[in-house]
Amino acid sequence: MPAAAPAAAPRYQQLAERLRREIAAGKYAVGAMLPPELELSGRHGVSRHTVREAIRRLADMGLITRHQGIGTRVKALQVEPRYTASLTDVADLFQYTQRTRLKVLAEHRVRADTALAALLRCKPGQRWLKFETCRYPIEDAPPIAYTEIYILPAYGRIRARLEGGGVWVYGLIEQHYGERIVEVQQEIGAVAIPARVARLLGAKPRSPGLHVVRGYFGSGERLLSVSVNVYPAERFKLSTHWRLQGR
Amino acid sequence: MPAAAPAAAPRYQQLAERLRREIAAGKYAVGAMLPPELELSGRHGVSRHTVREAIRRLADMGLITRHQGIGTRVKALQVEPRYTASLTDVADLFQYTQRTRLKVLAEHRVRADTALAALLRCKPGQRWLKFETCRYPIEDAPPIAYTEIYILPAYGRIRARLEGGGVWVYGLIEQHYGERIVEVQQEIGAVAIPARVARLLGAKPRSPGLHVVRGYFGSGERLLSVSVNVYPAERFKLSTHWRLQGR
DNA sequence: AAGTGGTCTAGACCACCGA
DNA sequence: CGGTGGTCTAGACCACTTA
Repeated sequence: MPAAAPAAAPRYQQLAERLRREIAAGKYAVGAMLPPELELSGRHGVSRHTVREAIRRLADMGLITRHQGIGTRVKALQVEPRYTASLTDVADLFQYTQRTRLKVLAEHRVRADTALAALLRCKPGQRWLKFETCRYPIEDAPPIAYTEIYILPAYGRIRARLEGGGVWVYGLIEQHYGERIVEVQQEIGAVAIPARVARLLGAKPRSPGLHVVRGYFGSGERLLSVSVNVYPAERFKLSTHWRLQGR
Repeated sequence: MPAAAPAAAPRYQQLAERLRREIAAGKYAVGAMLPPELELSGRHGVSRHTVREAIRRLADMGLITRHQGIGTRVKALQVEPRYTASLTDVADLFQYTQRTRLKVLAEHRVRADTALAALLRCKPGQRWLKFETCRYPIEDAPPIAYTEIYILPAYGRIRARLEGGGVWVYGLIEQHYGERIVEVQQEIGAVAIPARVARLLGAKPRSPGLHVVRGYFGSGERLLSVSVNVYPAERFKLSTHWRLQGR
């Protein structure tokens, strides 16, 4: 069978592309009116429906605005795309398909030295409660992640609730202190898993892992908690879905 | 003058609202099919065009997906994003602080076998143009990333424009074919950089790297291009900022 | 082959705007 | 009032998927 001829683009798409080019080329200035639908219909030999479909595309792109009784006005010469990703809940950041439980291995009071302050994006000298933890699937299985959790000493009461199933630090802070997590800053890198962590995870020392640092901010951009996570490469992937705004 | 009688909402809007409510109420489960357009047309006594206008609204809300030859499937019961992250341009996904240039090392026509189809989230047998490339900072320096770019053969013309500064594949497709990148699916993992890639990158074999697979979708959820990236750990980090909606 | 959504036409009436 | 975009109908054929 011969290769299928490349299907022609639909007419509304051809028209939309043509108009887009004309706008970009300056044929219509910003604020100028596009020809009326009936005129475009006649000029390009397509039905008004097809014209509207084309014009709808341009409107979706944010190039034009339409007003009943007035006409179609050029809003921008080219598109400035804006993509968004959304989460229903911060827990989605973790994307664990199953419920997990946390095990606390150690607990310290620390003061941030220069290196830690850089990692946590806080000021040197800042005091933190630090927990070294592993996160396990509910059933018996090797841990998914090694996590260092830093919280403000003021929130120390949540220590008692930390271990167990389906628990998230940010959730505890929200529940017990009425603080709202307003922002989450996430930084993702790769790392060769250090020997000590590899031992805890049951992974090969120096094998690759995902290194994810998350900062949780309350209102007023106040940093409430930071978690530093190491995920063995084969046990975890992060996926994000970006979508053009307005769809 | 008496208050004008509240104009009845357009029929497509009434129908869209009715369907939205039925979905939210659980009449159609996630993954279930909505009735075909003709059935809705008859059942509600409106033309198919009106049905399509209503269904388009639901699709714009992200509640359903439509597929030619298959039908309309419920994707979500309601829309309620809490945290969002936004980008003004897909290029932000890459977060290169400096302009970069792409160098094409090799070019192949490939058919997806099972493994590749899984990686690219496409069907086995699908044909692709594959480019093996490295991305460099503008100034002389080792590459930031090794990237395999897959594009639909129909977009082969962009090959000539691929190399050079500040070039992004998705941008070329948008410019040359009038396609809009509507969605980007991104999957991040860690990997031990294979010897061959390490050689190209000037990195140590088996050293850790970020492994990022991005799928670019046009309208109608059509997969237009896929890139598979390997970033040496010490040369690249991804950061994302999530913010509670309404800020 | 049957059934789905995708595209397209020709025509109609309405709501809104500005002169 | 005339002209604009907004809504709507009836019907047609196409492209795609599944069986």
